[in-house]
Amino acid sequence: MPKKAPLNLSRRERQILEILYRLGSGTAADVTAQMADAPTYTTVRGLLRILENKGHIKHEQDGVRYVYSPVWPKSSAGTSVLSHVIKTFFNGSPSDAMAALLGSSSHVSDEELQRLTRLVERAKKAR
Amino acid sequence: MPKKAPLNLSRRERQILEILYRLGSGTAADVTAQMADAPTYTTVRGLLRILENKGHIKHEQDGVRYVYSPVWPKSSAGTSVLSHVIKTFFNGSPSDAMAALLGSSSHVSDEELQRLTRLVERAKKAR
DNA sequence: CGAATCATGTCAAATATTTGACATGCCGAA
DNA sequence: TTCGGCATGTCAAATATTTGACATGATTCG
Repeated sequence: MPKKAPLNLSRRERQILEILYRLGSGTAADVTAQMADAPTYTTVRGLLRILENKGHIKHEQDGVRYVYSPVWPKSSAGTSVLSHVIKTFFNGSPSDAMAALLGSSSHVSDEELQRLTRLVERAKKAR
Repeated sequence: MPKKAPLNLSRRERQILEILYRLGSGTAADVTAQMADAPTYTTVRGLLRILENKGHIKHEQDGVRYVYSPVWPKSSAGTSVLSHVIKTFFNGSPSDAMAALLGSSSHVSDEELQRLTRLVERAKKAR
């Protein structure tokens, strides 16, 4: 059974869309500033226009300039990407993913752990 | 502060690499079979060779054919991708991500919830 | 032994992406 | 008003990706 085709984004498009998700919204200049390997300003504007044509982002006029933001809400886009990652790398098991995260040297704060406990408890009750 | 440059993978390369992570390993034919929008067999082979040149995958000879597999362990690649996703879509908060996952209609089994509880408990003790 | 089959390797063409030069319009400061 | 700065829009060139035709070698089967 073939897998569903992925979003049809090129490397740069993906990169810029992710930046917009991280920022929430931003101008072409904002986006450029976030790129370590940024092309010219004009180029970034071009890519933003392409992303807009493809329906991934929209813009609002702020005085003289355009402020771009993703069309799809961050949370739902994130959930979708997240479950894709879990399928790809963690055999579809969220707890495998969480284990990797907790196990890695990256620090998960006490507060985060508390929140996780509450979340899992609530999920248990909800079944 | 500009962000670190992302992996330099094209759309197809990414797609194929992900399939290999999902399968663990596979021949060009295996990979082709997993693609909803597959190009020709010859093309897939070409892309596999490119991925190998770039150092993302390797192959072993199995009788007459090549069996490809990722160079980087699934778990570490997954962890890396996962934390990137969490940064991008969940403000760097694992519990935000978990909340999205538990909240979404997707089913998380009782067993998964049990494992999550144990994981969080262990992480708490480890601090 | 051939012939059919299936594998890899090469390579140039087709397509898509990425890029920046240039043109134009708007706004605020001198 | 007039100029400088900064914004957008257009467009064709440069580059990268994607593609499949073709060549070649090994293995299997009749």
